[in-house]
Amino acid sequence: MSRKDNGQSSNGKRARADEASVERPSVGSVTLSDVARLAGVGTTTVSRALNHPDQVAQKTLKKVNQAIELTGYVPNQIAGALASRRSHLIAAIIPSISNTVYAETIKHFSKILRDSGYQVLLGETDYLEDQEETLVRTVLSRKPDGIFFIGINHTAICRRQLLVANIPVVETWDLTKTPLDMVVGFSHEEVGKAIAEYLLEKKISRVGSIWALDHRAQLRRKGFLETLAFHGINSKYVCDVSVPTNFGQGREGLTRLINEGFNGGAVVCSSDTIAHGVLAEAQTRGLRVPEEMAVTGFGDQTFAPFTNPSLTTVKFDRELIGRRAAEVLLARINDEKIEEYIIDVGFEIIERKST
Amino acid sequence: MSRKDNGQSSNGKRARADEASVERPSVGSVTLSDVARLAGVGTTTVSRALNHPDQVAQKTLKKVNQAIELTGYVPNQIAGALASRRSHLIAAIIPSISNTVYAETIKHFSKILRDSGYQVLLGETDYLEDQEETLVRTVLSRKPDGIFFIGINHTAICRRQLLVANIPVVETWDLTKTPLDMVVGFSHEEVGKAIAEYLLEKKISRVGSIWALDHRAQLRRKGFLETLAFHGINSKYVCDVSVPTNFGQGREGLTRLINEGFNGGAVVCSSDTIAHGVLAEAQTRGLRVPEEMAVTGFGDQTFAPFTNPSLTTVKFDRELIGRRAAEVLLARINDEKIEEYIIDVGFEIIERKST
DNA sequence: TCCAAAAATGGTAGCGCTTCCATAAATTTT
DNA sequence: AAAATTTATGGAAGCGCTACCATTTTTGGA
Repeated sequence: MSRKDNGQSSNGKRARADEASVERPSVGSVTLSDVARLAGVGTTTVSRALNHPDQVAQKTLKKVNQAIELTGYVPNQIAGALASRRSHLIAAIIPSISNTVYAETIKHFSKILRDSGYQVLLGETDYLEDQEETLVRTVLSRKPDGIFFIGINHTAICRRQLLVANIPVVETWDLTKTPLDMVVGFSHEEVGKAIAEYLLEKKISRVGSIWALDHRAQLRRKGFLETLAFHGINSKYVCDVSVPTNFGQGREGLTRLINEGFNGGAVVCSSDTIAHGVLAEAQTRGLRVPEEMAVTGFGDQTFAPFTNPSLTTVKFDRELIGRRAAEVLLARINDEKIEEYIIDVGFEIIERKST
Repeated sequence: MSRKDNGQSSNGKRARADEASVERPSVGSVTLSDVARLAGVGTTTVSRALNHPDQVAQKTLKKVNQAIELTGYVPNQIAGALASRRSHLIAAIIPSISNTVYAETIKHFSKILRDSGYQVLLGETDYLEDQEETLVRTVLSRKPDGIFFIGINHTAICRRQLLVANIPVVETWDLTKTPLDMVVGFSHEEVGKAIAEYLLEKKISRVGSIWALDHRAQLRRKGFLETLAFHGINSKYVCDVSVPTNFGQGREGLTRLINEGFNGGAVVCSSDTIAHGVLAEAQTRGLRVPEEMAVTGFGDQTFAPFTNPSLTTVKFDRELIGRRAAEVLLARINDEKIEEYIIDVGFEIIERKST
């Protein structure tokens, strides 16, 4: 049961290893030089057979592979990373893993990297800025070859740590003129603006809105309210809710708006989850959607087409963000030319029955 | 822009480093011995100051910490791991990151481990067994100090790899008499049985069911159908759907059952997501729930109380599974005594309006 | 005050791999 | 057939840290 049972046993280098054939590999940790001895080649050759097989003669390659097979050798990437100064690890800093929308981006981000021999080390900030600082420090001590962020807001210390680390960085889900390195996302202010314009087109001017206390949601809020104001509408029914957002906050949010005097028109929500709750609360209160009250969400989550009525929302390609982020990161790691350091993936309003 | 700009610059060991004070640390990679020289102590002492501060004199500790501060030293965990044979890395193998239910377990699992200085390396199998094999091999080459699985089904090769690796393993979300090492979960057959008994108690005997093609769902299916059979009910309306499950499959599933002649009673679903779809499809078809058709789900996801009507489902504590798994893993890593190698966290049926 | 025990510190040898360089083998060229 | 290339290989020096052990310093009792 002790984890040290046989940790050392393999290093009693066998006396006459050149008599390969029948030896039982000592369990625990076969090393590269065990394989080399068995194959009757140098360690360098085994290393090459593993990492640059094209530089090794066919015959030798076969011998080495046999030895690997026979011993059940598993390379020690830690040693490899130390020697080569390449960890083949990418750090991803995200607000929360249990929020599907982030998970979808990460899923595709990881997939592409995995196919290129990289693994992703996940760190959650739980939406806290100072948590991010600690996290980044921890993660940097693993010497990742690159780092991925959801969001573009980092403390000064955090930015400095990243600068010193001198590794490729990709920020996502938002846009900025001054990325740490590269950024893949879309403009949240534009989203807010687009929603406002969409409602204006529909001649809806009594508007309430519910926003998560989250950088990006607040940017959308800003774009939204400013656009309304620009068109002479001063929406006073605005309500903020904490992150992570949930269904209940939608119900509560609508209740608060109504208590403040809001009485129909449109409710704009900073997430589909909130909108879902608003829809439910509306139904409970006998408010007909969209006739008496239109509702919009954000994110086009899988349930959005299936709410009752189906939800008008803002769609953006989470998979694409993940993919593009992985691609540019890989390009930078491999010292390839990058076309664009700022990549806008855009968004669109999906009109359904709730408006 | 090149990542090699200054990778090496720090190693020109400064000639007279004992004149500490004003030197600007060379950017790129300050090493432990840089810190040691600046602090005027040996490398061993710096290492100890970092890892066992209680074994270092207060005065020395202060000098070292100042030097660390001054240089902006970030320990290289890769080197540390190689030397100490402790990676402080835990691998977690899960079917899919974008499935919230798994994410919740991982979230709490990670949290506890992070608090103990471990980081979690995530691997997704996409529900494929052979994918798991590759993944496990890859992940083992990072020399994790422990490994976490969702599920208890592993190929023979996979089991052998784990055995050879000789590290603590915790399997979760299911139960078995013969865990690889430790297991934290509940019996899915019992869940199936419990649902069947619940329906029988309600005198419902016309039953259809929709099951995901997933080990655990199939176990529930087995328990469910066997229990019904035991009570003389032979349910022929059974339908399997692919993983990952989604809303649409619920709609489709109910449609299929109805096309096969199913005409009300109860529909048992292997996930809340499917049940949600069934609910929607029932509404579309004008089937009243629960009067004409009862519906049950599994998982008690956040939306379950808010469907229309609210969903009767099976609840189990995903957070608890994550927490307990982390605890037993840590205990094993630290060579502590483990009370139980098989931990049953149980489940319960949550009755709502859909039945 | 002196000596034994305890506490603090440092030198050094790896951890298992990759990389540099040199050498050896195979191939081509003249 | 010898010289000039090209292709394969291996030795050895680290990568940056920790752990072992030995040594030095401090503490406390007789």
